[in-house]
Amino acid sequence: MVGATEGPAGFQAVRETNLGIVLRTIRTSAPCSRAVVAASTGLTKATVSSLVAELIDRGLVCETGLVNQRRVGRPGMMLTINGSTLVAIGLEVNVDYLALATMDLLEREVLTRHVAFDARAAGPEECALRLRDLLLEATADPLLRDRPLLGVSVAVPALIDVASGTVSNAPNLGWRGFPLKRRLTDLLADTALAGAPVLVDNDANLGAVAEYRGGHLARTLDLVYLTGEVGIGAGVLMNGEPLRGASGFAGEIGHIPLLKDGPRCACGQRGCLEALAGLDSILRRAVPDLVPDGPVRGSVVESLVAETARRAEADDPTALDALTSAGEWLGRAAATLVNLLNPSAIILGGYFVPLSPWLLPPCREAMAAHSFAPDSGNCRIEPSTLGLSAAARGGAMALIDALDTGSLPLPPGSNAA
Amino acid sequence: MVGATEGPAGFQAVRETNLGIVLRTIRTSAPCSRAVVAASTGLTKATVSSLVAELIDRGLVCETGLVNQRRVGRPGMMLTINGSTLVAIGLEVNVDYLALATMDLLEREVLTRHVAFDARAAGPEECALRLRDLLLEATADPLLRDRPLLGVSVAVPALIDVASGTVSNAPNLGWRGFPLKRRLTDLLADTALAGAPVLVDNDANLGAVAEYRGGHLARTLDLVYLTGEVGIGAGVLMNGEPLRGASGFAGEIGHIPLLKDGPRCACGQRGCLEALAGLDSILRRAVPDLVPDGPVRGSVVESLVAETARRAEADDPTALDALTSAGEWLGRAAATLVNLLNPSAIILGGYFVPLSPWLLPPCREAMAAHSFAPDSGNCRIEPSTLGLSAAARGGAMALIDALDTGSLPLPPGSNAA
DNA sequence: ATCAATTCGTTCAAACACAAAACTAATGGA
DNA sequence: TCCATTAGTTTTGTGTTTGAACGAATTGAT
Repeated sequence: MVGATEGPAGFQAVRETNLGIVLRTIRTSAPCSRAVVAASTGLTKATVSSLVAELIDRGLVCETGLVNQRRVGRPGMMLTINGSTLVAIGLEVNVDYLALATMDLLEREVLTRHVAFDARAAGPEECALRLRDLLLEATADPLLRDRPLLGVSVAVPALIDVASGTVSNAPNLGWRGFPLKRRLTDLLADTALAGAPVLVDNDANLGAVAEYRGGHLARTLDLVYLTGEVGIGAGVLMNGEPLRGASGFAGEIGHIPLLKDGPRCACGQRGCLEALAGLDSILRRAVPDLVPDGPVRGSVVESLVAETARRAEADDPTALDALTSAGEWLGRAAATLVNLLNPSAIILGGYFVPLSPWLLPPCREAMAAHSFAPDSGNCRIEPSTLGLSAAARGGAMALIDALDTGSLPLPPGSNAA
Repeated sequence: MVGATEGPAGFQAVRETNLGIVLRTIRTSAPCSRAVVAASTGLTKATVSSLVAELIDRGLVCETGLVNQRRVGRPGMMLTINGSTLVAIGLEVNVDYLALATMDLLEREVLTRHVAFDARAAGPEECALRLRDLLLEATADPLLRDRPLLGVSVAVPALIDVASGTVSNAPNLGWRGFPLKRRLTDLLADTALAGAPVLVDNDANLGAVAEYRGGHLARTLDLVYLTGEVGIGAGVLMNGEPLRGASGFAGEIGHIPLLKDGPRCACGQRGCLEALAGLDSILRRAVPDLVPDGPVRGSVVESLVAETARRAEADDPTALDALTSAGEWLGRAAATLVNLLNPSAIILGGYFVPLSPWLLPPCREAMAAHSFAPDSGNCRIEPSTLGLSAAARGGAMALIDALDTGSLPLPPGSNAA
């Protein structure tokens, strides 16, 4: 069974919904008074007062001392999201590193960590232990000490069963069927973090969330985030919601067939996008003299990408050819996305970002040429501006977002102590 | 503005939600007592009694005289969806016909009409008038006389702005920017149908709804319906909701690029799915001696499709080759769907159905070969069993479905007269 | 036949949340 | 000073779910 039936609506459902609505309104309208919230939500002033009081009590909202300057009348007490108490932590597991990002409710980064870690060699159990240590170390930091925790999210480049928090299959990590959420919850049970909600999700999905909330195309409801890591994955947000598919396999854009009888892909097929525009394919063609025989992995990748960019900058024809070709295939894949999903933005992440000056022009051209809708349905395609560990930050943001919808296991009832 | 913000929750919101939940429970649990509804929804017996009373009052539910046969205890009064009052009407505009389907709340067909009509030659205004006549004629029929109307839906092979009910662009009809919903509402204003809710949507989307509710794969939450009409369109249901994209262009699968430098498509590009597996392409290759020079249209299509099937049946190599090739390209497109969306079923509709015995085997093979997920993520691909005017019926079903979610402008408060 | 047990559905008071309106508070301007 | 205006709280009312108690209808045992 997939779709958990929404339970019946009762009192608390109404209350929670409205708490979420007020919270979202306060967030988007920056500093604003109760009266403004009432006017823009349609709720009465009385109800808003009650809801705001509860939000303040929970540490989500606070009154600034400031007042507004209307023409006449009593000035309103301005409200803001309380950025100084609750925090959300996003973790990210990738092939060669672990990352941690902590954000307050204003989505300011409070603390970040980035440590080298060979997740493939270590295996999932060792990785879970390491994640726990990262968490304990971070929460012991003076910046986080005694601040209540909204939750912990973990981004993994894998197929995830989100409901149970299980890593079904992570080809690049060599993991299969590991119950990460349960394991992490157990490991935290004896610590100060006991009881914190844990959310496990796909890295591309969380990257898309990060773009949705923090990128320069923020608040675009229908967007696709393409990860340019060892593989190419797509995180799809439709109407602000992640698209998962029947069994969580959605977004495997790396293996859509683009060229009949094309080059062989690691997946065994021919002519996949990944075989035509994946990192491995680009590097092999762009800097053939430097690429070893086996699969390209680890920190070597970073330097090879840098070298590719350097040569392209110097107008090296081999490098330029490779990038132009990859960009064109990427554009054909983007056109497929446009035709099928009609997103308003496609964002290139990961290693595509440093290469985007050369990838994007042919990519845009191919996308426009193969889109059915005029002007590609107004879809923009641009490099991400978020940098590395976007997925970790996206995870933290997803936790904060969940407050708006009131769908999160209530935030800790942390009354002012 | 796209996403209308959900309003704040109030009393009526709760009430409507719960009415919808009870209605859905009664529908799915066939004849069942109030006690069973209470147990399976989590609502109190008292609440269920109140909700059921309202549903009965509105003519949506009725008590059968029958009672259940438990071991001991007072027998329960069985409830059923009331199939004898409310009806929903689905209209369908296609290139060469208009269709009307009427269904009661049990989703039984009450009345259907299918009339030849050249929508391209007639133009949208003439078509709207014809639709009104169809409606008036149908509602005057003894079968529908005096039965309250849930609403009217119109399926159009076009890009639709669902919110306003406007036909943005219908290439095959030659329509652009026609406010069909408004026009139809105005035309009905002086009639007995005044005030009936009108819903306009894409034919592929409504075809998908029809499959979702009535096909042999019914209740599959994530499915794709492929229309094999003059063009190839995809209606995508993800988690039971239609996927529309940022501007309603989603599902234009007919023009995804599959073959670099392939045959030229009517859209101006090369190697689109439609150019490789569209009806025109199939017929030109399968029965080259019969196809005229210009575009193939109208009732000729039907006979050519029949002739193709006949020759394939007789092992004519030309016809078989054409179908095998088309099936293979269809399979590559299906694999793209599987990789990107991970649906649990893909359903072939329209003229693909009579040709499916020859299309499906190569199609299944290609789909399996190019899917990343093992076993294509358990995605089945099968011909539709619904026959023609599936979109009209899907529209009627969509109206009935909307009752469940409580999101429809309340059903007429038709108390028993 | 009678009575206990069981299950169904309704009734009634209570709790809860929002709605509407009156009221207090604070400020600007005449 | 007084009034108009806007902000926020208090009060009262309404609608809906909740929970317990009650009456109703049937089975099965005495």
